[in-house]
Amino acid sequence: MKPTVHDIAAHAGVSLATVDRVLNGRAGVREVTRLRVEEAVTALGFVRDVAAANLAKGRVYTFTFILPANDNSFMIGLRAEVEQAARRASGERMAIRIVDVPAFDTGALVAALEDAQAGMPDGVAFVAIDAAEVRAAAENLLAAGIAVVTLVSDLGGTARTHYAGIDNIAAGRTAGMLTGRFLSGRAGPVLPLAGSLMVRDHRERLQGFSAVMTERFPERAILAPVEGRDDPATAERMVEEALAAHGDLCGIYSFGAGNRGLIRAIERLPTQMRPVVILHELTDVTRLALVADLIDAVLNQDAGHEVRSAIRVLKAAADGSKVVEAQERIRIDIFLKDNLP
Amino acid sequence: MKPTVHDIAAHAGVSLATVDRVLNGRAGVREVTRLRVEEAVTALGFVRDVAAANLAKGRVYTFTFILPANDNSFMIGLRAEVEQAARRASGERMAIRIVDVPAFDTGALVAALEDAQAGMPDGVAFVAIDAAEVRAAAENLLAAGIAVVTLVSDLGGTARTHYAGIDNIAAGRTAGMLTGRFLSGRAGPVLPLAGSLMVRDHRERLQGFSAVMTERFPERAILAPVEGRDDPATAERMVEEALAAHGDLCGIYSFGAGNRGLIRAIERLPTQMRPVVILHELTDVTRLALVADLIDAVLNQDAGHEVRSAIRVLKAAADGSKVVEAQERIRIDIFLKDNLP
DNA sequence: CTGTTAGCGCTTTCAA
DNA sequence: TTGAAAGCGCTAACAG
Repeated sequence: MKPTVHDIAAHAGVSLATVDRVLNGRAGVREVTRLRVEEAVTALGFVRDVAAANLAKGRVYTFTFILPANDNSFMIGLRAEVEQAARRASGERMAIRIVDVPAFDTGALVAALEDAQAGMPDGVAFVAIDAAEVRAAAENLLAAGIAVVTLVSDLGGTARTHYAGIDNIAAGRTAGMLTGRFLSGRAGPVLPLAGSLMVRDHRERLQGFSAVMTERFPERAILAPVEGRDDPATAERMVEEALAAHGDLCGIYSFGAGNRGLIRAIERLPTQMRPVVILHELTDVTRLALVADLIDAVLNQDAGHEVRSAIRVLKAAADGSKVVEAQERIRIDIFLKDNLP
Repeated sequence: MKPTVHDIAAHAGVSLATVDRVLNGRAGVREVTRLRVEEAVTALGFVRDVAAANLAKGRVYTFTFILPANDNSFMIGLRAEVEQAARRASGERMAIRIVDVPAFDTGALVAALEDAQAGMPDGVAFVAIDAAEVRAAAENLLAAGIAVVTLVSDLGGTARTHYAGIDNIAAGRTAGMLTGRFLSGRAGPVLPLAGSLMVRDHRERLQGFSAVMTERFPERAILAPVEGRDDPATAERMVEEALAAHGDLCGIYSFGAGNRGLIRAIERLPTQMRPVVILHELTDVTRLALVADLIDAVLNQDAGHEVRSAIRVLKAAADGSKVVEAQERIRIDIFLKDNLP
């Protein structure tokens, strides 16, 4: 039978309360007593029953998720994952509140963060905008003892407990490597298509992409990046213009949203003129395009994993426990048509 | 505040015991009473606190993991993950026993399964050998009400609750696609290097690889697969022989273990003669080779994820609850040197 | 500094 | 067929 606090108390010749104090590192225990208890713990191989502890604490973890009211597939999916997680979490003594804010609106985000802080939750997760005001608001949360997790998009500096998202520089590098290798033997320039170069993730992706192209494929021309504003129509126009200007355009790396437009433009091209296309986020549209050989690879971040990870990290932070590091690293999924989930 | 059994009891005008009987579908409750309770449950939106229930039941989930005493890096890592998970699990009312069996030994595996069954655990996870006797043993477990999860390597038929591992056909296809595309414009044959074609995973990987090569790159010659027996020295010799026989060998897909030997052989080749190499499992050796540009991509299955997933599935099966499907799909990770974790 | 005691939400005897 | 009461392993007042 597994030893319980009672066994420890008996073995150490102290009361339950004292055992509890030692176990939870609370003050008010003489050094000798503490040692006796700790000895008993190791002697009996005691492992605290977390479920029982939480039950006794009657503790309900409260977390606030702040999400941009963005209408692209990825954000819609992210929201759905948070909702689903919230439902399951309610059975595990966690209450998750979801707050919507207008997309790309620094002021609104800051207001939402302040608002969240007023409610004194155990933790806050949000899709960051990398601005000084946001950083300040995040630091306030931390100062108030509230765990802060950035989701999908990170904050510069260290004004957060954890970042649940992919390494965007690595993602850009990966895209560069795939583009370069898939194009071996084919001449022509490559177009980087951003959502907006104002957002940190997109800048980082471009940075990684450019770095690899320069290091590994120096002979390949990289066009100046254009911005599709995460909007299908704009993206489509940008691609059309690039194709018109460069008849030999042979590659596109799209690292923003609005890929429906890009795909429409590609679709109109005769097969043998189609560029190698690498883009981000697996959605209905990009999946179909991959299957139809309109695009060549999709780099993806798993929103479900990001949300679950954020919750685990917030919970661990709330009760000062540790997480399995490897489990919380968000992978850059590379999907070809052959390994689609 | 979340409603508890007390609230239900009060609302329905019955005692706790009766609520419990209804909640757990036990007999001995009049139909009218049952309905009153169920009504209260839905009216108050009651969700049973599983942790508290388990605490009261004093239930400890017992799971047995049967692992091959194999000395390759992957299996060593897998074992370490199980051990780590076992430690954490003991704090969550789960007791995980690890049993070692000689690798590739059907009889020993069957004996271990029977042995496990005798102990009547709640679930068993094991690295399957795809043989009729094993299938029969697994079916016995299921018949005894014990959940069965195959780990890393699956069993044909449906003699299991769940498979925690990658889709090996898809992995082979992915390797084929990468090989074909990375080689565009370069002539020469490609060598499939198996561990053993007796194991199902390896056969499936070869099958997927061959299929893609035939469909998409029909002009590319595929040599007859050779077996490295998961042994570095043998693999090295096989590669040497292939290189000697085919001076223009330009690609190798290695889908077994023992890659240290393969890498040694590659290392000796002048840079411009090196074939495109795709292999499985990220280990110290393969990681270094990737960084050093000796190989081109590593397909990987995350042992930690597989183990955690197996445990979640076993637990869910034990208490008849559902899992998050998407979370339990084991990904085929594609690692280039740019997205190494 | 240490111990006593009453729960947390649920299950489980044992009576009625 | 139903209910009262005692716990599961742990925590948290409140005394001492």
